[in-house]
Amino acid sequence: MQFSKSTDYALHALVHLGNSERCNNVGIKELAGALGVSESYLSKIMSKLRQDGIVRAVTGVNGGYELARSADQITFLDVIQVIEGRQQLYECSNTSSRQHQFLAEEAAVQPDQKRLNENVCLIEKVMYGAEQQLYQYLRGHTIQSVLDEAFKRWTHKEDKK
Amino acid sequence: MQFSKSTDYALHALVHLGNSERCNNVGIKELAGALGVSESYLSKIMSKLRQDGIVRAVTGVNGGYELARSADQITFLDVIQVIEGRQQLYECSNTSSRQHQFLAEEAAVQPDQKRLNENVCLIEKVMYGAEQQLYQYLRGHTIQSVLDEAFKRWTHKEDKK
DNA sequence: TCTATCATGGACATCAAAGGTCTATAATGA
DNA sequence: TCATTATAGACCTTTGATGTCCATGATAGA
Ligand code: SF4
Ligand code: SF4
Repeated sequence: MQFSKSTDYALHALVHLGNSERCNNVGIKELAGALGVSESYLSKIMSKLRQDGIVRAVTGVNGGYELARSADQITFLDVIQVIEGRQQLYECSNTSSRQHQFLAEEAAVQPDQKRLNENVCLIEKVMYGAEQQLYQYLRGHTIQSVLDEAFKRWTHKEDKK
Repeated sequence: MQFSKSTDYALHALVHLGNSERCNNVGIKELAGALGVSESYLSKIMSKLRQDGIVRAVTGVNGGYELARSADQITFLDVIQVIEGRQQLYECSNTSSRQHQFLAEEAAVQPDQKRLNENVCLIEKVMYGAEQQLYQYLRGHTIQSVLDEAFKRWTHKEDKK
């Protein structure tokens, strides 16, 4: 139960892109250099981010990557879901066990009445709630917010000089 | 980024224990039967729960498991942390990259002034916040709350007969 | 005391996913 | 045309989850 390194790399790469957006097209070489990871692997990740419309890429001379939308439109949740996938945080197995009969079965009697979403057991409901709680938080933080903080510190440091 | 099946099994097992606590000592055979999983594997999980003081176990004839404390003292977070471990949801690698210099380094200048906890970068801070958010929610739900809901449904079903 | 019952721990085996490398291909500007 | 750059796929290694099996030890009851 941990975020993958790929997610780590993706977040760092996006921050880098957001920071050097003045011009555009940051090459994989510069990107990999700044993060200290291999170009090979990072390109895989960038490719994924492109397919999901987080970044744009142009091939050829002077090509590279840039953010596909402004940094404050890219949430942590966006990035994480692209890399980690969109499966549920918890998916229950053994829905045919006696346990399940006891905790969740009830919907089987009236299959037409309202969707059976309401009839899941509490275990599932709690785990689903946890997921929503997490997602809500991650939706509230963007790449831009990281940049803002970094910039604030930077100027603060300059002031002290 | 998903909870393991072991966590699934552990939660279900604890609900079962909480439900048949009237007497005590539920054997691994009954437990595995109710959940529909192998005794071999489940016993591994139960052993872990015992080592962390969630359940008690007695060997020998008529032995088995029982909850080590009342069901409302066992939170979802307790269970998850026993099974999934207690590592951080996010641990950043490459703290020697240029990225890191830009985002987080600042503490190096005054290593004696206040602990450097406050000096982590925003990426880390956001991810840590997400973890706390998740944990807070999971702390608020216990095995007992699942039992309560199941019991409520049960009586409601009886009423309708 | 003997025995059937029960949990425990360790040694495996299996398998899927993460993490990572390499290369051929296609696009593009100079 | 040519050097540059991203892309997609094949491939490899390592790690962790999942699962089985067995030898050991504890215990209650006969
Ligand atoms: S979590 Fe609830 S719904 Fe899912 S298998 Fe277990 S009892 Fe059934
Ligand atoms: S997340 Fe922040 S503190 Fe961690 S390595 Fe990246 S820049 Fe440094």
